[in-house]
Amino acid sequence: MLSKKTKYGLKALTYIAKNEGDNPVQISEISKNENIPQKFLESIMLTLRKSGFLGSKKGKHGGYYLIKEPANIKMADVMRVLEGPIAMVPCVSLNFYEKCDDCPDEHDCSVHKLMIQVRDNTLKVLRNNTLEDLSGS
Amino acid sequence: MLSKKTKYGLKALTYIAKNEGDNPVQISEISKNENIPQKFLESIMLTLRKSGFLGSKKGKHGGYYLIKEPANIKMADVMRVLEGPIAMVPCVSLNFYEKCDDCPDEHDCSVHKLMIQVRDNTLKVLRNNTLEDLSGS
DNA sequence: GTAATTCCTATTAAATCGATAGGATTAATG
DNA sequence: CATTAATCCTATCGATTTAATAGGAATTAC
Repeated sequence: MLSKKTKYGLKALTYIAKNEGDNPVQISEISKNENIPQKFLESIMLTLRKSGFLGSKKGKHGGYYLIKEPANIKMADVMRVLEGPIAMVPCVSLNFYEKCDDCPDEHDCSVHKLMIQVRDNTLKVLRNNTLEDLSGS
Repeated sequence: MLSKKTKYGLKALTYIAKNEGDNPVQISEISKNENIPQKFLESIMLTLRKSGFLGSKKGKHGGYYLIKEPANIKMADVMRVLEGPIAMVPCVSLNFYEKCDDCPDEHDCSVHKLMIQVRDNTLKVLRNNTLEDLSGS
């Protein structure tokens, strides 16, 4: 299940991509228009800034802006930062690999084989889609 | 993230498919060979029986056996029983649909569009794979 | 009738999630 | 320079979910 954190984060990025002008976009504006609790959104924006997707300007007339072109922001990368691993089990994760406690040999594990296929297909979608695709009409 | 419940359930089904003979397969045997806590597995087997994947025999020399051919047990169906919705958000779920609180119109939601693609690709994999595929060499 | 097994319900401990609290810091503006 | 408006940061809280355990009832083979 997708966490609210990720969902809100994706919506916020989309909102900024659509509404970015000369001034940065403020949390309060996104919060109102997308029905996201403001304080919760605050922490999400912080994460997105610290991970290099957003820049920010403090103080009056401050807010957030995109650092990269929407076409260069892959959903796979955003998801990894907000949601964590894309794979459904750590033992098939490319970026967050971990051995399973219960498997003596993962190459002999039926779940492993299945989850690699799921991961590959999910990755294909998340790599093909950029913020431009999400924010485009 | 795949729950242990689902992971253990899939492993147990695979184990039964591989090792089924004249006698039903016992929880204790699966538990030992697959490193699954026995009492936890017990409740999972119960779920799988109640949802029509397994039959059981009580008492001495009792155990569990498959009700359908492995080739006719789709991973999508098992996953829905053990893990719940396959979709990452309820608003794109085929079997567990729910409207989002925060979306006035889901056809206008960027996350919705993306998650439909993820769902479709995941479903493709989970419908193509049967228990026979998992338990085959 | 005894041992071995599934069946069933309840409970618990830990982790995660969604959200909130409260102020510190920074910048624009008159 | 004071005020206002925004981000920044850390901590915390309550609810839910997850993984696992407990304890016994019911059933069957022998």
